[in-house]
Amino acid sequence: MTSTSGSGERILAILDLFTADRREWSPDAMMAALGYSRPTLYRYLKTLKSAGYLVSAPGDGLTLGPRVTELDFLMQRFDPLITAAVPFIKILATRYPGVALITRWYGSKILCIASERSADAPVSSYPRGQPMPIARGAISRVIMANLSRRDQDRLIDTQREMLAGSNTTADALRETYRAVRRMGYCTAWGEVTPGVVGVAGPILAGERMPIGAISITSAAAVMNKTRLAAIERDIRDSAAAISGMFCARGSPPLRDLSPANHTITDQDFPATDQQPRRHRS
Amino acid sequence: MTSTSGSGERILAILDLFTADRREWSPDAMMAALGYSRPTLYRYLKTLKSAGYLVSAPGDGLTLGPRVTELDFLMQRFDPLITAAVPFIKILATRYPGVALITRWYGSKILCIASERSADAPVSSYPRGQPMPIARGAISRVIMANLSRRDQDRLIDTQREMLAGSNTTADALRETYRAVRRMGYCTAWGEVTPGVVGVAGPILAGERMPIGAISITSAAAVMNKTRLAAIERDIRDSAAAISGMFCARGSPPLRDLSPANHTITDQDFPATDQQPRRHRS
DNA sequence: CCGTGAATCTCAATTATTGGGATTTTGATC
DNA sequence: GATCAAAATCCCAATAATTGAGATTCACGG
Repeated sequence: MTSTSGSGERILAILDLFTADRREWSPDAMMAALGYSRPTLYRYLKTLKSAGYLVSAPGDGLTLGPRVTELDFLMQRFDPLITAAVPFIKILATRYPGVALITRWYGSKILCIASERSADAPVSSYPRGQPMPIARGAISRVIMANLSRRDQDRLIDTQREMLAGSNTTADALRETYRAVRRMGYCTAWGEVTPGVVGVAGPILAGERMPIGAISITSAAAVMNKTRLAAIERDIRDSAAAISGMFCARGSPPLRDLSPANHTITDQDFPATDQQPRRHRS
Repeated sequence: MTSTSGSGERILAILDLFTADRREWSPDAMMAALGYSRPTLYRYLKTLKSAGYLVSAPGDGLTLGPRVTELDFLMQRFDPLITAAVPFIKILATRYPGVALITRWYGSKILCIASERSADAPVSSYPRGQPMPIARGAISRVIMANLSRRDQDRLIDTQREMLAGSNTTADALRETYRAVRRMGYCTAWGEVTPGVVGVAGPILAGERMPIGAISITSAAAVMNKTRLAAIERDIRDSAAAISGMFCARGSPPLRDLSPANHTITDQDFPATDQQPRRHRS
């Protein structure tokens, strides 16, 4: 809470101005929005522009620049979560109709970082980079359910209004989360998009350390009890398997969800090219 | 050249550490590489991590974080160059075998920001975000050719070793560039990848202000004189049309490449949702 | 339970950042 | 080409914010 590196944060704050609603800013608007003096702002802008994070748009005004893309490219190719989990969503997408996602939890947002859709899935816009609500849906709930008590409470508090549904008490929510945590997956009907059912499983880097989720969303119309049960099993097993790759190699196997009767077969567990981390530098 | 905002640059320098060769850094390695003191580095890291630009990887070590993806998503959806140019590469990809690219020029790099490949094109890796050499190939040359004299000289000087081919003189290069500029496109055989022919056209925001290029690369095997001529015409016309959308509405029509006999038909010129810029704030 | 290394905190010194105002540069208009 | 307004940069003294050495706490594994 203390100890800031103000100048750096002030520079990054400039990038935060750019949102889906406002993707072009003039220096003057920035000054007004951020309260920086003119020379200071221009100094910052010079830094960001010469690094490629911003480019000046035709008229006057600035837009996010190509460096952003370059960094994302690096991340996309090497993010261990992506390399670990993509094979699983590929399998899921071939087995079930719908869209399989990998999401990351970050700050208090959930962000889609990769997706696969089955052949018969409706064409959805390329969702990588799309932020999702922390307050609703199966993904949200498996993340919340696996947070440390402290973080959970903090988020419950922050998001109370929006948490599904707003008429439940904090205690009732906590009870739900406990159940979700025990199950190892969560199913939600039409919470984010009506007529769509989502199943999600948590990806954990350790007990109570969720880093993301694996999930699949299908049209409720094509869902039936048997299929749903199969999906839930696969999601839970996939989530457990992926989590296994992220746990420090000493720690206990999380919860013993690693199933005897898993439907994701052994050969589906990809041999990641991810080197096991040693501990000293 | 003067006037820096040191602290900000020092933070951004951390992100520059991450490259294709080294996508994970430990704090100690960073200290060694950048020469920051421990508390300072940790302060910076805290800033970057809490903003989501970095995340801590399983062992110890840090990786690029999801904020990068989020920003790229914004950019991808709203980059005026992408929205303006994607329809054109779609057309190109249906008309000719190969891969059509939109690239942006940035600092002294060229970066691919969008691509379309024709049905029969070899499966290439998703190239968005991929940096390309400034020194070789058709894209490089159309950019270089349209730079201001000053920038051109600077780059010729910087990159002299690698500029195709290293045995040509600066004057010969300049002569080539002059020709390329007059033509409005450039064709290169196998300079980047052997057996592949590339045709590129410049995207200009004004006379001598290249911001990127549109290009198509095909296997030399499937190329013949007639087809190449058609591609060159289409590339040149597309480039001119896209450039038209980026020129301040007062300025002269660049060079009159806007052709009478263009093969990209009128209806191919998309009605961009890009608002014409007015001039006062 | 203790020990090792990682991360954070304290706080005084000083350095680097800031911003008002002047100045230059850009680029549009006549 | 000359003129003018707006945008961007420069100058420099004041000062507020950043820095880093060392102490301290935290996280974790044996």
